[in-house]
Amino acid sequence: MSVSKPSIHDVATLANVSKSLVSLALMGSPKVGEESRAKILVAAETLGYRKNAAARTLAAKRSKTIGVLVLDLHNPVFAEILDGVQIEMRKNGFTTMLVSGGEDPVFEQSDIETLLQFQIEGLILISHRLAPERLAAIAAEVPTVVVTRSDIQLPAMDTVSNDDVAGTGLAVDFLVTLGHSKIVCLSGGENPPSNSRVQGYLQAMERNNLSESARVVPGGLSDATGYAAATKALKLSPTALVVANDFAAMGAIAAIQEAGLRVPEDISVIGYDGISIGGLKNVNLTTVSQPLAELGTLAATRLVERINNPKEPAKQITVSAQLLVRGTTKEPTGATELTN
Amino acid sequence: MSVSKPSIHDVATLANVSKSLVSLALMGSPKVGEESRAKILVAAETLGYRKNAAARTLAAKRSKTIGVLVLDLHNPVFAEILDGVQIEMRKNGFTTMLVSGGEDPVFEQSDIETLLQFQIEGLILISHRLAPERLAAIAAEVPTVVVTRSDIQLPAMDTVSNDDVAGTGLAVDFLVTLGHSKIVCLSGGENPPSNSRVQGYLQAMERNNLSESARVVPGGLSDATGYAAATKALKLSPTALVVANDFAAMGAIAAIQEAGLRVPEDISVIGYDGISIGGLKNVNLTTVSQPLAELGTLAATRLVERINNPKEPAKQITVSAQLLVRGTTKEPTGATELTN
DNA sequence: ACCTTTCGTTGGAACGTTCCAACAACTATG
DNA sequence: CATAGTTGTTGGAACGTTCCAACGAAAGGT
Repeated sequence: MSVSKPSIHDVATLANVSKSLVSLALMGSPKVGEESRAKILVAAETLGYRKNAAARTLAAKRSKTIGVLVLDLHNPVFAEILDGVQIEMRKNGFTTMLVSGGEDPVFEQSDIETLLQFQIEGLILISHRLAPERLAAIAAEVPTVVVTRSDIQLPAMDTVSNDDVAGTGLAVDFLVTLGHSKIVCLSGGENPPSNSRVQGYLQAMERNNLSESARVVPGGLSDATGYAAATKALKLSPTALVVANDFAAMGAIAAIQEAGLRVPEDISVIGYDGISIGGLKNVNLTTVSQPLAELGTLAATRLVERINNPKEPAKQITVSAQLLVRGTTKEPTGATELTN
Repeated sequence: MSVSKPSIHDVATLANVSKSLVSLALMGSPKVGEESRAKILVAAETLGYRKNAAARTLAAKRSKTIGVLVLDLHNPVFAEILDGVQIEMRKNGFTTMLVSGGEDPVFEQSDIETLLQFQIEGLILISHRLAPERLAAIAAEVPTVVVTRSDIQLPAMDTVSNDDVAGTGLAVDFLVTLGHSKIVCLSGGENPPSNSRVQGYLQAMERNNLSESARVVPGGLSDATGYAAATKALKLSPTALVVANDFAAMGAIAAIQEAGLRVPEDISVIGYDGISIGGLKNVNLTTVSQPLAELGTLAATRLVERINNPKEPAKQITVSAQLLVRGTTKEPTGATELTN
């Protein structure tokens, strides 16, 4: 009776069988006899035995673990994607190891390094901060799925994202239907999803014959940058704002209100992402909503497929976003609503 | 030249030294000669060698990894605590393994089990959902620090939390100073932190000789439950609401506005936690702010101490919260402000 | 009665590290 | 000049699993 944690060997001696049989039984092998299995289970229980994942990984040469790197845990978008990932991975018997890099982009690299040291079998990147060449290097080492960016296509890497171009188009089309024409876009800065959203805005404006009145004001993805961008945008006297994401949209609304104007009576605002905060009663933001949990589920399913079948070619999966009309949009004052 | 991942042995042969020396060098031992060290580093680099954490854990009998269980990744409170934890753990050379249990409380148990299988050396619980007897069982297996609950004291478990009683007192005292007396409390439901906050409210009301007008309306910790509770509370015609947390406070504000009243002109509202969303320009919530990152840092430091010195007795650490006066509080209309 | 299969079980060899006792080759000490 | 340290290095034994080839016993086929 050792003082340290019980090993498979201790269970074996207590159950009067070999350690191999204990291993087999605990893995749920059908080749184990009924009585032996029962004895082993009892012995394991009484000893409080727990598998050593490190030893397991080493011996089996696979960890049954995948890694997830998220850009920023503070942004609820990522938490919701993560939900989908976790659920799907649990179903498939994988453990999910989560790291967040956070503030400093330097950590992001060392975090991935850590994950690889833990012998992860696959990696999900929910971050658009990594350079394509770094991505290529990572994908060469381990099956990788990237979520929320569709700008890159690498042979060994899957991507799962929503169609930002089409999504932003939805927002613009809706505003046009309401009768808006002075629609200004607040960009989200220089990153792949934001660029696509600006593209979507421009294309939609053109499609609606509003190219000449299209205006893009550079902004960011935070409350503060949305506020700043909106302040500038107000000089263009728009009747509607299409904003890069929900946080920035909330900042924009604050700027509008501080300027003595009302949302949506004077200016309509549409965000992007569909974070749950936007649904809070006193926010009530109209937005283009991504199926976040679904993005996570898809990424996870895809990764499991790739792990089980490494030679499978990479796929680019796109899901469509959906316009969620809430309280920050309205036909422009004085305008006659257009019939469809 | 094996096709699979290079091992320490491959590095050794390339550098013409023994595997033991490679191990020593890679661990940064000072006993390694300069030239050998250089050779080894070069060899490791050219092979793209990476340590196998599983083997390391097994051989060294310690994983240099700690586990963190968080109640709900969607609540930014937890993300901010986590920041503190991560930073501190990185400093101390520990890897942080994060699991989130999420929706289903059943998973919480299995997640802890998983963490233990990975041979974590310590555990931080940012969750108030576990029963005291479960906590005791866990603390018996691994050094454990619990964050955000101060209701339990177990010999083998540290706790780090803010003083909910004093914090809520701050809110009440401030409202009294402004001239309020019809102050209603919206509780956060049946959980340790919420109970303490209600206690704090009641004590503060008594301290200010307002016991007879103290009223607690049962609520919850979400936007929706705050909305519902506020709707009921309005029948008591309060001039101020002290709410269990920021989300519920935001729900309460929505309810007040829908009833045709203004915040703060007609009713003041104070939340609790100090989540960053409360600082968004168009929310601007007065709140009792916990030093969240600090809670995380303290928990991490404490855990490292316990790991390095297992016989150290458990401590209960309390940090004080701070009133963050923003835009949802004001003296009641018509009232003369009291002088201090 | 003999060979073949199936079933349940076994010991031992991995897996890639760290740790330890041992050991050469020097350097310093008396 | 012998002895004692010091410095750098080494092989081998752990660590707790999984995997594999092998095996005895019971069952089935002829």
